Order: sequence, then structure tokens, then C-alpha cells
Amino acid sequence: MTTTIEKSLNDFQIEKFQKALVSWFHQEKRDLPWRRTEDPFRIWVSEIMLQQTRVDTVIPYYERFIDKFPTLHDFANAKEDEILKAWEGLGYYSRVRNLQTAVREVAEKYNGNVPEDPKQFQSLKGVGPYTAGAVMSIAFRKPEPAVDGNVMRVFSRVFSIEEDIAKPKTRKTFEGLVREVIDHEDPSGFNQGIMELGALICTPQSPSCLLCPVRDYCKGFHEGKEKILPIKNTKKSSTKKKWMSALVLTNDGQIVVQKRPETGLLASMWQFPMIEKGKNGDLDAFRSWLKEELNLEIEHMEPLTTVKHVFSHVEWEIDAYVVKGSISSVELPYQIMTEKQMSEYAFPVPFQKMWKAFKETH
DNA sequence: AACACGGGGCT
DNA sequence: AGCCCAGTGTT
Repeated sequence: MTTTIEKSLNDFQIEKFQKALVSWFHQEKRDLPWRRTEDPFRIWVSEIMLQQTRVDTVIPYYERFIDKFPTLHDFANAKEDEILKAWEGLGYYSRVRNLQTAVREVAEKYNGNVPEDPKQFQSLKGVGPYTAGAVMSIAFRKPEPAVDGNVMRVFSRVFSIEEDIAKPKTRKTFEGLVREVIDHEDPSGFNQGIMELGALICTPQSPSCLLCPVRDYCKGFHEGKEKILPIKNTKKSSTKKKWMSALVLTNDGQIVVQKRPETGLLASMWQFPMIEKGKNGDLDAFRSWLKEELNLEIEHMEPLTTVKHVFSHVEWEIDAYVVKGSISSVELPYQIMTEKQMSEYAFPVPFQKMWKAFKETH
């Protein structure tokens, strides 16, 4: 039993709404790098990068990524450390691993051609209902819905829908609505137009209704509800976790690093040796842990900085130290490398903050 | 349905 | 201190 949304527009008005939106889009759209290509692989890459990530953040990553992996096959053949490095700082790192899994499947199963069938494409790793609709409509002009946060916000206003957009089933409601009103002449312009409108005009706070090309068709505006829509419930707050970490420098100027586990938070990325801080925050316990864990003879140890980092669901506080000493040998997952070697591996932002503090003080 | 999964920009 | 961002996978 799905909720039925009463459309506030008749067929005639829907057509005018489509034309107003699509022509506004083609006139006002931003010149973005992924709008200069028709290569399904590149459009796909851009959509994965844009998940939960702002356009301005994505642009430089996209440029570097396409420069490094110009074709689907270049990316399919790359090493994991290499693709993680290309994604370093962008967040949600499973996106890039899933993308490679999917691209390899396309290379083998579809002879390197991105499937044009929405169901086949959506079956690929990391491709959900939004990304499937976006790539199918933009690259292949298929009239498929691509419902993201923008679409739910814009449509909740245009059709004055007060369902909670945080609920999973609400997305399906909007998909059904998009299927009814999408422009079959230009599905790409329609989907991108809604998203562009959400980014430039129909913004989360204080939408610019006076500049809106579809204001005349907006039920929420006519009811004066544009500011209270969309309805979205609040999510729970994040937990906190404290750590102690050391930048260990060997006598010949190398650095001790560690590869994180291949599952979970920041999977397979690199960091400096780190343990969870005990309840007493015992520095001596940390020293003896370093000694045993790394076969390390500590010659000097000093506090460096405290790094705070907020993830979506957890907050970290890292007490960072600089340690100098001699090491006979380290065992996996630890490794000793030069600064130049470090630059080839992906480090999460909290550890980049540590490194930056070190470079500024030493 | 609820939660894990990054990082940054804006109010 | 929240909210939001061109969401998806797992449980």
C-alpha cells in the first residue's frame, strides 16, 4: 500500500512546467566538466563523486581522475592504492572500490560498454536507484527518475508534499511522481534541470522563489509553505572516540605508517600508529605499547597537537605525539617509509592534519 | 527501517 | 552546533 500523491497540475500544466524547467536549464546551466562529455564512463564517474558531495568539491577531483584514468579500461586496470589515492580527501571511500568492481564487470561482461538497460546498470556495485536514473537519463536519454536530495526538496515544494523525506519509502513516492511528469523529449535536461534548480534557486534555506522559472506551477509557493518544506526528521547525534597516535621518526628520517583493515571505517587507507586512549589517558601505557608494537627504542617523545575530526556518525579526538627512536624491524601491518613514498598512499584527513602540524613545527 | 560510511561549507 | 550535500550497502 503506497501513499498516493494528488498531482496539483493537469496534463496541460505539466507540459508547460516541463518546458519552463528544461529551457531554463539549457539557458542557465553551469559549465561543469562532466557536462562537456557524452562518455557514459565519465558521466558515471561524476555521479559517483557527487553522491553526498558538493559540486565545488568534486570539480578538481573529477579533473584529476579523468586525467589519470581517461577510459573505463584505464580505471579497471588500476591498483587499489592508486584508486584510493585518487579519492583521498573526498570521503566515502567504498564508492571508489565499488566503482572499480562495477567497471571491471562492465569490461568483462559487457565488452567494456556501459549497459543501456536501467536494470542491468543498477545491478552493478555502487549503482543505486539515483545513480542508475542519472546515468541512464544523461548518457542515454532514458526517461528514468533520478531522485536525490534536490529532487525531493524541489518536488516536495512544487507539489506541496509533507511526507518525511528522511524515510526510505518517501523516495519511492517521488520516483513515481517523476515518472509521471518527466519530459520524454529531454529526460536529461529535465532531471538535471530539477537538480540545478535545487542547487541554484530552490535552495534548502531561503529559496529564491522570485527568480524561479516554475514558480507559477509551485503549489508550495502558492500556499506559502516553501520555507517549511521539505519535512525532514532529525537524526541521532554521533558518538565520541579518543585516540593516541604517534608520528614515529627513525634515525634515518623515515616514518612509521600502518595500513588500516580492509573493512569498516576508512578501509585500506594508511595512518600513523594509533591506539584507543585508555580511561586514564595513560602516557606511560602508550609508550610501552609503542615500544612493544614497533620494536622501538624511544629516544625522544613530545606532544604535537590534538586533532579533532567529525565523521558523519562518530567524532574523533587524537592526541598526537612526535617520537624519535631506533627501530630494528617492524612487522605488518606496520611499515617504514620515506616522505616521498608516503605521498603515493592515501591518508584520511585526520592524519593529514597531524602531518601538517608536524611540518609546521619541525 | 536503521545504521555505517567522509568531509566540508554554511548558518 | 546543526544541517545539508547529484546516496549506497549491510543488517
